[in-house]
Amino acid sequence: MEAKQFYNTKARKYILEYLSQNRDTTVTAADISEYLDACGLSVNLTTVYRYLSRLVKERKIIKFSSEKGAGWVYQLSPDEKACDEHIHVKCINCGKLLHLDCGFMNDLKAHLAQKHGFCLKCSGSILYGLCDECNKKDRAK
Amino acid sequence: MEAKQFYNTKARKYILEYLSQNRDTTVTAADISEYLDACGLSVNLTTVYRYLSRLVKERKIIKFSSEKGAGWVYQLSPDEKACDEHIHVKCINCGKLLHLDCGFMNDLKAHLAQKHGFCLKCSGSILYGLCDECNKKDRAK
DNA sequence: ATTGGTGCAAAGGTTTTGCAAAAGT
DNA sequence: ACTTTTGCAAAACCTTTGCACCAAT
Repeated sequence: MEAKQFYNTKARKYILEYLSQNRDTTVTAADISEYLDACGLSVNLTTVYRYLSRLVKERKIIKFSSEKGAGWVYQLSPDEKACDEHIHVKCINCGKLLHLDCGFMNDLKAHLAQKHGFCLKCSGSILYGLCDECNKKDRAK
Repeated sequence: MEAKQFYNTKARKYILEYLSQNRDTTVTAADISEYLDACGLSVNLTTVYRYLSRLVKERKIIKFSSEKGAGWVYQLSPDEKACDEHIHVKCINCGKLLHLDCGFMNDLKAHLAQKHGFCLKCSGSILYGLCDECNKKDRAK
């Protein structure tokens, strides 16, 4: 059995392009669709969803449940690291998503394990807050 | 202007009852509806949703976006503490939800602020993992 | 009697699925 | 040619809203 073939289409090129341009944010299927429209491509939403689920299976992108309660948001995986080894912190103002990929992750895991008997699985875990920039803007007001 | 009146109805009594019985888990509107059915009450889903949003406004319960991507989950607030002062950690196996209400929260906040310029807002923040019990069960297999 | 609560039906929004047609290789 | 992608339409979900009727106080 062989690896599946993979055809290059404009729709996919542009979807990936959009995800790349927004690698520090999560985006919705609708966002992508809007971008495609703006590019003059007419691509059905179904196609967007289908490609997204494929990218999820290939672990090229991560899928989070949207804080809006309805539906999903997506983001390109950072190339180097598996996203299930760190948690994510998202700015509720600008949408920026930090991959909390630092030494503190170990402290957090250790604390949860030792004090709460809890074994952290990072994938899908999101904390919310305000990023540096948005904080400053807020204060400036 | 006076506080709104509040009528006691069976539906509400049982909804609160179910939330109390499951104060260590998040539940969906459908879960509640099922419980009401099992109790022999016939209550419309709309009623459940309406009462839930009221409870949210009154801050009696917290509303999280479901990790399933579609819809919301709810949980009774722990009486003493505001849920926006700590984060939540949820077991992906049994659904148990821990309110991470301990000293470590300060470390976490401090780290995010100092190293990442990020100001944590706890409400809605959930981490996922396996709780103690489910961990043991897993290992027993 | 008055105010608040409920059921029903419909609408809103997002995601998924089946099938036949279209496009990439 | 062969296989993958796509569009369309429909369905599946979950949640919200409007309105008329019912129930609690």
